[in-house]
Amino acid sequence: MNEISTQACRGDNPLIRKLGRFVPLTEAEREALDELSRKSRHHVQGSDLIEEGDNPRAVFLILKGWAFRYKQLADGSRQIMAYLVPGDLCDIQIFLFETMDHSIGLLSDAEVVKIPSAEILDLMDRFPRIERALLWASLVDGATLREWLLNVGQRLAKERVAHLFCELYVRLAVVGLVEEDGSIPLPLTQEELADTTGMTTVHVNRTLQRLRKEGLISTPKGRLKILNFPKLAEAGGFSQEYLHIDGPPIEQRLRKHLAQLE
Amino acid sequence: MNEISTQACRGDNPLIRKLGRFVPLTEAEREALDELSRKSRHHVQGSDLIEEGDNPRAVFLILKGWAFRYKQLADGSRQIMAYLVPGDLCDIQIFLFETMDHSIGLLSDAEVVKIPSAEILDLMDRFPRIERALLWASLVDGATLREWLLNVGQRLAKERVAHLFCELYVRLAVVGLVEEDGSIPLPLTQEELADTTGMTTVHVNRTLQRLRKEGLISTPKGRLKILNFPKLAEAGGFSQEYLHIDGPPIEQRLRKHLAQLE
DNA sequence: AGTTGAGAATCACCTATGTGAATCCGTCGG
DNA sequence: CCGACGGATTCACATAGGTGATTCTCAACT
Repeated sequence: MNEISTQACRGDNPLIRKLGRFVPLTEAEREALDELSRKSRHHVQGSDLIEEGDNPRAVFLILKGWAFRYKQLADGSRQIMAYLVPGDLCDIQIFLFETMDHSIGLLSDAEVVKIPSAEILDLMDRFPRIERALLWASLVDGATLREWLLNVGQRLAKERVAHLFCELYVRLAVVGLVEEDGSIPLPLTQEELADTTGMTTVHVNRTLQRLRKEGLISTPKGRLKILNFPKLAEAGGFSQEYLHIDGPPIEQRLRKHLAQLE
Repeated sequence: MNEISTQACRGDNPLIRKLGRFVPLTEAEREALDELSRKSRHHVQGSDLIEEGDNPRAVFLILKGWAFRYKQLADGSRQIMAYLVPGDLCDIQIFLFETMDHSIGLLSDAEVVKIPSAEILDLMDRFPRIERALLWASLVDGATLREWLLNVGQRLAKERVAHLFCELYVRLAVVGLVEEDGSIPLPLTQEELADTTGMTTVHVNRTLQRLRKEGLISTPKGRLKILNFPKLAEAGGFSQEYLHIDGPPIEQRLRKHLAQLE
């Protein structure tokens, strides 16, 4: 495992795709991001990128495959706190901490770039606009975490699952990972869904069956097909605002703010 | 309400107290922070500092009293996502968003400073060390949020409440708000505890009684007294690491990182 | 002292979800 | 074609925690 796979990373670089929604990127900026992505390595499913207690000296960028952030309790129960899909960086500033307070694992084989913290700092120095976009992305991560807390704390089983599926669909759409048939990859076992939503595998199973029976989704082989997005969104109380995927690019907004300053 | 109360803010400024744990502050920096705090206003219990949907153009600093971050669902249920105690700032960078995705309310009368985003940016420009400390504080907020998700997603009622109480105790200790008798203010109704832990008022009540009966806590009039911290921490699976309140100041750590850079 | 109201405590009953297996099913290596 | 194994399903049963309403307490106000 872990052999270097120096691949080209054409224009379909998911990081560029994602950040490009926040700030319009110049050629130089795109080049810098592509440069970053060239050093990806292959990691195998089941391995951890970082483990709780490690001293984090780098940030990981997912180019392909899925990762997830989680915490484990003494009694073996586990809470999944985020999914990282292509284009996602695991907490940009986490290297300021002395030790990781959570782990990051891989749900599938993945192409991952390990970026030493120094390199991230350097990149942000050279490209302030990229820094803004990254900062913005990490704000969205925080907003997502808040939404998850709401989900687990207040919603019923069916709502929780429906909400999660809607979120994943929208996020994957942003990086262009929805198939023509409208399905998305979903490399999750029911156990992982359970650890995400704070329920049991058994109850996840029951809930999925209900969603299928109601014609909201179908789940072919490691994929998820949402048959009726509006209804699923309604069932889960989902509204994509917290993902901040549309709206004017951050640059304009910031300029407005600064303008009204003095 | 909301009359300006230009008060002196002696050395007991909770913000200085808190940030001082992260970076050793120079006289100029302390002065700048004190300056900020001089413009506090009185706000009354029950009012909202910001509401979901607002365009956030300022950050709030709590000097006295408690605030809380929450989201409300259509069906009226509410999830509390954070408590803000003296010395806490509500998300520093949130003004980058076009609209707030949550509200901030007051649990008690409070002294609050409203800091226009421009002023925060300016402060961070002039004092990079303060910027670091603020950034650090916001990282801790994120870590706390993750811990809450774990709490609500995986722990049983008693554990949830115990964990929450331990966290609040430690955070208040940092800003010197523990009385000699070991009790802390707790301006929360059982309903608010319920909306925090994802349970019902009825069940919160049952759980509190159990904790009292087991000799772990007592709850005199708007206060909380932890009778046996180690046992309560054990009951809640609490470990204060995620609050990052000890350990070397951020400055040293960052210097180390930068040193090992080139 | 009497009234009011917010919050705490109780009550009887209910159900969404958890437990702990067992069974089934498809895939993959041999 | 034959295990074997990681999931997905199912089952029978248990319970933590939810519902909705009532009552109690005590501090504030008249």
